[in-house]
Amino acid sequence: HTIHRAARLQSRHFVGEKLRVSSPQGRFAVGSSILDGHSLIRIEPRGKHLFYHWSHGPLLHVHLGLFGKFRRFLSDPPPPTPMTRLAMVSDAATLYLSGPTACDVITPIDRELILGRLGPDPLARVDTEKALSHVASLLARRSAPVSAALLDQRVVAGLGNVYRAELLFMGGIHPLRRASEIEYDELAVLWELARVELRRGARSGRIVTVPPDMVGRSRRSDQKSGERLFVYKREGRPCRVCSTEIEVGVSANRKVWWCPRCQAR
DNA sequence: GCTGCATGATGAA
DNA sequence: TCATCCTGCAGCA
Repeated sequence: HTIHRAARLQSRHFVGEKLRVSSPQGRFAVGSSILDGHSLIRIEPRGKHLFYHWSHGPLLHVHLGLFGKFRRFLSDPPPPTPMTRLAMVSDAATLYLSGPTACDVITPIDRELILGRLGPDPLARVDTEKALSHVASLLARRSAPVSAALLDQRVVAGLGNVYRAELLFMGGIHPLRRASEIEYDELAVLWELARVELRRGARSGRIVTVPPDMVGRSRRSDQKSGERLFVYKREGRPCRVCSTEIEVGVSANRKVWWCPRCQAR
């Protein structure tokens, strides 16, 4: 959701413009010099990846990873912090990027290779049947938990640790069930939930999964995170649906949360 | 000021 | 499965 939102908001101010590109931090000095002074044609989001297409051919590839952050300024930008990897400036707007896992100038072939490693993106215009059959065929061969499969970008592109926990809750699926045990119908529900919830996140800029009429019922300590979620980071607290204590475990090296009653094994 | 933690991915073991 | 890379901030003293 972060990436699709970024693409939409940045396109507004930077596409079609000749941009000044630099690297205050210095770690992207060579790459930025290749892009500096050229026109941005299009910003393409795919899963957690962003591809910036330029008039002279090369592409800028950005992946935020765990720490990456964009900062946009429409007027009076502050000077970039020393950690600013990339600065992109048009007459009307300034964009700073810090902490990305990837910020590289790549070729169209490199882009193809990256796209080839990604499963269907629920926020992209993809054929539902095709997407589901791709996911289903990968899941069918896995004995690992379904929650691990959902984080694998080759299976589905764009889901992270918050969404995997929330979508599995909404789908009534226990995260530690084997991927191969997931029925096609359950998968179809998960896919639709992913489309709806990611779109909601991309619109609002934050992850909110509980329905609007349930927001406000939660405790103050839930609001601190700024997110309204069913299970993520709520271990030991009552399920918002059935009041059973939320449990926590580990899958694919990441914490995962579930309601033992709403998500029967 | 220090520590630990986080909405991620990779490559070695 | 684990270490590693990338940063910022909350919670401490």
